[in-house]
Amino acid sequence: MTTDTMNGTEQHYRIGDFAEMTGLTSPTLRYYEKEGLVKPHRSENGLRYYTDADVNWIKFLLHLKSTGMSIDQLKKYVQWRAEGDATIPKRLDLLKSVREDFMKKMDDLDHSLTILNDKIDWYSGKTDGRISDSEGFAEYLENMNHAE
Amino acid sequence: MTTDTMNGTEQHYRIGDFAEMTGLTSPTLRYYEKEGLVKPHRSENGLRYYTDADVNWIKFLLHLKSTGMSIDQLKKYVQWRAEGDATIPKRLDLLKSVREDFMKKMDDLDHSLTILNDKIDWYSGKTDGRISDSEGFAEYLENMNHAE
DNA sequence: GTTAGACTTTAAGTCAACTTCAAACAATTA
DNA sequence: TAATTGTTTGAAGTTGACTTAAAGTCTAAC
Repeated sequence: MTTDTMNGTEQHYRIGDFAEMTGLTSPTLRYYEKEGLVKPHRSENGLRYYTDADVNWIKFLLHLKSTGMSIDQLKKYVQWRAEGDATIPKRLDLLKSVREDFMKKMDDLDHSLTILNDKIDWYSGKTDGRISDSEGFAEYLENMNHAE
Repeated sequence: MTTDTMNGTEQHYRIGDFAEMTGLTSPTLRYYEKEGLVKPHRSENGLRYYTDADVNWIKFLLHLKSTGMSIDQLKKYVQWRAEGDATIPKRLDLLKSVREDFMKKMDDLDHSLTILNDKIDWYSGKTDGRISDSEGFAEYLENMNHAE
């Protein structure tokens, strides 16, 4: 039972409010619309309005975007979505491959964090004398078994 | 005891080889040099050459870069590095703040991965009938206690 | 009813981080 | 020695993702 079926009202959000709700700006939303990523409705007088479904969609889209998907890749997903349930397998495959790539990227980021931590430790060791003046960072990494 | 002290030879790498070693391109290396991120040496005839120390530096720089640091921010770090050990505290502070920001960003990425996983599960559930036709993704997330 | 602020459009501008180009010089290979 | 490949420079071009501008229309508050 959704809010809709409960009271028959559907919230309409104008672009400014919707922008605030999603953390985007109005120009960005018009840009996304031009790129086909979101399709707001129009009131009689020509003003855009967005609904709660659009809020959910944009939130999910922003998650996809933060995995590294480009506007062009998102566009493909949106097109499939518009074609209906028949494209669910395609969408599923796309999301799985996005996940694959994303997890690899996160592994790299984890490694970068390790190196960053090591460098901070190494500097700290230099500062408090825990690490000898002559020990370079490369050797330090090697001793920690942290390649690169 | 370093390789240097062991045999007195120091490897010299020309820009193409160095590019391959670091995963960058020659133009990118020239661009980084112009921005002050790396200072190769020059042989008598004017050709750039890089050393193992430069390899280590670029590798570290790329880790910093993948935490989200911009060329401009890296430039600041490089300047401090050139000023000698007196700036170690500054560099340490900078790296710690970079780490702070980076860890927050990784938390966000973790969350995006969660949502992506949920969406994949949801689609899979739709496909194999495990999730009812009428259950939307937003409700599914709510049931999983995964906000947004 | 007037006015400030939000909205509409199309088009041009911005930004970071490269990438490509052109023309001349250096090094390697046949 | 000739040809090919690599390097040099400065400057211009590219890309993705917005952002800003300009000029007009709509809405809400007073």
